[in-house]
Amino acid sequence: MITIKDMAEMLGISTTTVSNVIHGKTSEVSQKTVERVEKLLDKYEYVPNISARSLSQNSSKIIGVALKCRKDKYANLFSDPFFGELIGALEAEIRAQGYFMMIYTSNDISEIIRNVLTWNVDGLILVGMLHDDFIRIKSRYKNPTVLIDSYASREIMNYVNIGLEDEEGAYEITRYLLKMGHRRIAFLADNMEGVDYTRYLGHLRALADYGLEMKEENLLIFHPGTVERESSLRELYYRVKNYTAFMCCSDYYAVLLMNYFMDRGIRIPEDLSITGFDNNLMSRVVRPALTTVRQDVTKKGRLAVEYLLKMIQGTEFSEWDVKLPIEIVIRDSVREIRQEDAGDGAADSKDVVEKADVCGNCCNMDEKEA
Amino acid sequence: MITIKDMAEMLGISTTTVSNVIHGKTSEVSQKTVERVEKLLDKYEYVPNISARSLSQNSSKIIGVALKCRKDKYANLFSDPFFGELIGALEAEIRAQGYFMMIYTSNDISEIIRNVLTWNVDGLILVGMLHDDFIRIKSRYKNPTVLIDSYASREIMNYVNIGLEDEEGAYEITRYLLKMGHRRIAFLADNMEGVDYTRYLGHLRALADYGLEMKEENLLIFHPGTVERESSLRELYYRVKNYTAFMCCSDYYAVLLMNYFMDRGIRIPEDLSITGFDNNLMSRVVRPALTTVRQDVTKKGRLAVEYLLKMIQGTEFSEWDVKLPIEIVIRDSVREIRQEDAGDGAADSKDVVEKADVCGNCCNMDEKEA
DNA sequence: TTGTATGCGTTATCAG
DNA sequence: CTGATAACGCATACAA
Repeated sequence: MITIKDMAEMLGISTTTVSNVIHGKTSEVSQKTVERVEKLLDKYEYVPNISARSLSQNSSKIIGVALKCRKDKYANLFSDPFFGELIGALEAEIRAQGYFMMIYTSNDISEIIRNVLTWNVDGLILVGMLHDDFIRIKSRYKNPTVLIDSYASREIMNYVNIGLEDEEGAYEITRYLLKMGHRRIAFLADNMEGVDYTRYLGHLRALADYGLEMKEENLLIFHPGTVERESSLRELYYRVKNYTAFMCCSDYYAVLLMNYFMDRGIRIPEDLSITGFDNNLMSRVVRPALTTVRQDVTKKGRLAVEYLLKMIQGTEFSEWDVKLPIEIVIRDSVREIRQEDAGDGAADSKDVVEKADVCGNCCNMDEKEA
Repeated sequence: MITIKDMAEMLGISTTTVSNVIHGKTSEVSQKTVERVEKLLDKYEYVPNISARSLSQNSSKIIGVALKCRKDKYANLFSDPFFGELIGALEAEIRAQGYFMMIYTSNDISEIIRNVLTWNVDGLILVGMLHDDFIRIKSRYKNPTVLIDSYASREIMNYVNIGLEDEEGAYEITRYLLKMGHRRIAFLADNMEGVDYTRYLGHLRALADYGLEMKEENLLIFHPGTVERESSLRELYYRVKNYTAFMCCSDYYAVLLMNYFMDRGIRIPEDLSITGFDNNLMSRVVRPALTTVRQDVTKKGRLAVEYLLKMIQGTEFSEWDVKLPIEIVIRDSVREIRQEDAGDGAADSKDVVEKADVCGNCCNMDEKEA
C-alpha cells in the first residue's frame, strides 16, 4: 500500500503536489511534474486511504442504511423478498453515486445510533422506523436523513419520507374485494402503527363506502415473527370459515397463509379469497398467482438515495413527503361471489380435509435458526 | 460529538488517561480519575471515531463482502432469495462478532479491489468467484480471505472455501430422476464453471451409473440474466417435448421455468418433471412444491465468518475446503414414469394450449429496470 | 509552480 | 499512576 508521502519522497517533491495531481488540480502544477506523478500513481496502483480522508475532511462517503428488525434476534429479515429487492436497489444507486453503503439491522435503536455516529456517515436512510425511533435518532445524529415507509408526525424538521399511497392501495384492494361480493373480510397485519395502520385506515374507508363497519373479530394482528409459528397458522386455519376473504398487509404473509391453507385442503380462491401487498417475486410465482398491490421498490430505493444526496449537497427540504403511486394487480387469488352466497361464504369449507403438510419447512422458516 | 481530547481538557488530564479508562486499562489509573472520566463518558455519550482508530491501528473492523454479479448492470442480484438469505446470515454473524459489513456488488474485479484496499478491510468474503478473479484479488489484497461457493484450484496459498457437496447433490438428484424412470433429462445451468460445472459432473456420474451418456442437446446453458428473457423461455417451451424432466442448477430457474410452462398448459409433474437446487423460500412456496437439493445457507454464512475471524486472529489455514452436506428434498414436482412410457415422455404435451400469460411481470423481472 | 505546517481523533511508546 | 509526544494518511491554508 503506497501512500502519498511515499511517492513524494521518491520524486523529491512535496505531498501537496502529489495530492494536487491526484485531484486534478493540474492547473497549479507543471506539466512535467504531473507526468512524473501520474507515472508513479499508475506503477504502484495508488489507492487512497479512506479513513485518513474521512478524518481530515470530516466526511466518510458512507451512506448508512438502518433497518429496524422487530423480529426475533435470529430471524433473517431478508427472507422477505421485499427487503432483498430494496437493499439491492439501494446498493446499486449508492454505488453509482460514488458512495459506500453500510447496513445495520437491529432492534436496538441505541446500537444503530452508536454505529452511525462511530462511522460518521454522511447520510442515513431509515427503513420502516416509527415516530419515536426517528426522534431518538435525530436527537443525536444531525446529518441528512431520509425515511422509507415511515409515518412520523409532521412537527419534525427536515422530514423527508419516501413512501407509498398506502391508504389508497388498501382502499382500492378492499373495494375490489367488496365489488367481488365479499363482506366478511379479515384484515391481517403485524402491527397497528405506521404503514400497516395507514393501510388499515384505507381498509376502513372502503368498508364505509359500502356502509359497512369493521368488526373486531375481523382484525387480526400477529406481532412480527409470530405469524410463521405453527400455532398461529393453526389458529387462523380454524377461524377461516368465518371469512370469505383475507386481506394481508404483505405478499409474504399472504403467500404463507395461502400455502398453509391449500395444503390443508382449502381451495383458493374457491373456498377463500386472499390478497397481498407489494407485488414481490413470490406473489408472481405462486399459484394461484396473487392479487395484490403493486409498488415500485426499485424506484423507492433510487428516490431515497437521490433525495439524500441532494440534502448532503446542501439542498434544504424542510418537509417533503413523497408518495409513490400504487396499482392493483388482479391475478387469480380472488373469486367473485354472488351476494346471496356471501352469507355462508366458505360454507363448503366444512369439507376441508386435513392433509399431510408437504410444506413443513415453509411454515417454520424463521424458527429454524432459533 | 465529543472527543477524547475535549474530555481530557475538561478534566485537566491527558488524553492517554481518558483512553486508558475507555479501554478498561483501569489498573493503571486511580479510582478517582476513573470515576471522573466515566461520569463524563456517560454524560456526553461518548462514541469513538472509527476512522481515527483505523488510522492509528491499521485495522478497520470491516469485513468486506464482494459479490460478482455477472448479470446486466441494472439487474438486481438480490431478486434471487438465495442471495438475500446469504447476505442476511453474513450480516447477522459479522455484527454479532463486533465487526461491520460492507457490501460490494460489481462485475468489475478492479473496482472490487479498489474498494477493499481503500477501506483497508480486515477480511474479505468472496461469493461465487472464479479462479482467475480470486488470483487477481489475492495479488493485491493480502489480508485474510474466505471464499463461498468457489472452485479455485489447489495451488493457491491460504485457500479457504466454504462450499457444498455440489457433485454429490447433483448426483443424488439425477439418480432420483433416473430411479423415477426418467431418461431424457435436460440439464440447465447458466455457466460451465465452478459450482455449476461441478454439478454437471455429478449429473454425468449418475447417468454413467445407468449406462447413459450425456447428449449434447440435453445440455442447456443460458448466460446469467438471459434465461428470464421471453425469447429464451419460448425457446425452452418449444423444446420441452424432447424431455421428460428438467434438472435446474438453482431453484430460481426451476421456479421460473415451472411457472412459464404451467401458464402455457404444461402440467407439472404429469407432463414434465422438474427439479431445483438450494431449497430456498420459493421452492417451498410454489405449487407443486419443488423437489430440490437442500443446503443450509445460514450455516454457510456463519462458517465463512467464523473461519475468517480465526484467520484474522492469526490462525493459518494453508488449505481448507469445507463442503457442507446436502440432502434431497422430495416434494411434488417429479412424477414416476413407467419405463415403457419413457420413450414418448411428454407425448401428450401435443395437447398443450397456448394460454394467456397470467404472469407477465415474472418473466421480465430483470429487464424492468434496464 | 512548489513546499511547509497544521489538524483531523485515536492509540502507543516511553519517560516522569 | 500520569502525561507529553509521535504516528497513522490525507487535505488545505498559507508561504515562498
